[in-house]
Amino acid sequence: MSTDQAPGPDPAQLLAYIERFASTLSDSGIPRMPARVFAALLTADDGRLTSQQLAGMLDISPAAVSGAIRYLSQVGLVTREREPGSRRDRYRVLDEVWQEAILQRDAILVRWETSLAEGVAVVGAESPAGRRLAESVVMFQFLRGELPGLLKRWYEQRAELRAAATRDDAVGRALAAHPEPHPEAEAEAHPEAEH
Amino acid sequence: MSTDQAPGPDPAQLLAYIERFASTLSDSGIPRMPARVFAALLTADDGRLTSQQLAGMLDISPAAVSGAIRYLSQVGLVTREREPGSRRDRYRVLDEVWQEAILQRDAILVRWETSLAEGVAVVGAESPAGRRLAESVVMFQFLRGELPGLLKRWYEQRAELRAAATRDDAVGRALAAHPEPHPEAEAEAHPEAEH
DNA sequence: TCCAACTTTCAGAATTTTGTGAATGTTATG
DNA sequence: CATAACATTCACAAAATTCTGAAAGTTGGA
Repeated sequence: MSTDQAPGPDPAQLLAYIERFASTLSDSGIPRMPARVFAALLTADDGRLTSQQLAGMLDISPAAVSGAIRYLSQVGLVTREREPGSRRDRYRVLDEVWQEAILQRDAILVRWETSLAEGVAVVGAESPAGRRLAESVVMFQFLRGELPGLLKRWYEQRAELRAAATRDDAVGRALAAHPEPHPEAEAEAHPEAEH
Repeated sequence: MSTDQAPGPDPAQLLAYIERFASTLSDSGIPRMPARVFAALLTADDGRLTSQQLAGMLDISPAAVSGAIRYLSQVGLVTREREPGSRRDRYRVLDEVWQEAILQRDAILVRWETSLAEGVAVVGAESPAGRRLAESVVMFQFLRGELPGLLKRWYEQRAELRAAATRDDAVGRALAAHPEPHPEAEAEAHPEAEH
């Protein structure tokens, strides 16, 4: 009498969680609204939601969704998809993509590095401050150099992880198949009154 | 008739740079004023400035300095020092410290990890979203696991770097001696009208 | 114990950031 | 090519941040 096919977690709890997670993201510099949208996408079963769904669950205007998505796709955390023959966008988090975005953060590292290098020039390479800044430049170079290896190791570990999941259970197979999950298979629970 | 002992870089240029660098930091989520203060400290020859100096060069109120320092020291980027027998604080960037702060960012990683794990619980570990989130949790665990090694390698490389500097020139020696640089040696150019 | 040199706290002004509603684009169908 | 379903843009209002000046703490010296 309770689990009517268990349509998912308690919506209220889910929303509360989304807000909490969004706060965490927000503390890392991601603006509030994009953070909320991202959190919502991340907790969606297939990582995809339409603009309407987002607007609905977060109780925000379409304009806000648009703005958030603009930000997120610029940063590379979210992709825009449109099923051919529909004018409804669908936004999506690609695990592969956002994980990489986190690990790399290349853009930021490069910016810091560049900015610090500029500082060396301004301050004078021979001054104490110049030397100090230079050392930091080297640190960022070092860090950038380490990233590819880091990435590689993570991918390896993830591959194992997914392989294990496939081995263990049927559902795991879907996860492991990830690269292009259910491209169609629309079975959502809203009327879709397309005229 | 130009280099009168070369007291440092062109102040105007330096200030301009500070602002630019501060913008970079600011894009990474550090609030504006702390970013400016941090940039100023980083470009100061010995990495130390008094509250007054900061207020003066950035043209901000003592209150603003206070607030910025509160933030920076909370994040661990800046230390407060006071010479015994003075009521003037001196703020400082420790290279070792801020480099580590960048490399680790442990606090943030842990927060993300925790937050994501919470998400798994809310969404249900067996749901697709739950599996996806779980994978990300593992990613953060992986990342945290990698950090010590990363740190270690950087320290090694830095040690070499500093050793080379010592070998090469006299000034380098001062840099390499870093752990507790010029504890006294006050030769600044302001009246210090201590009553 | 008082004074002066500093720093911090706090209330409020000013600026900036955000989100909305309305208008404007865009695109798939009939 | 007209229409309707969406998405996006833009001007503006609302709200959150951020700094300042003034007042209140601290702390070292007389």
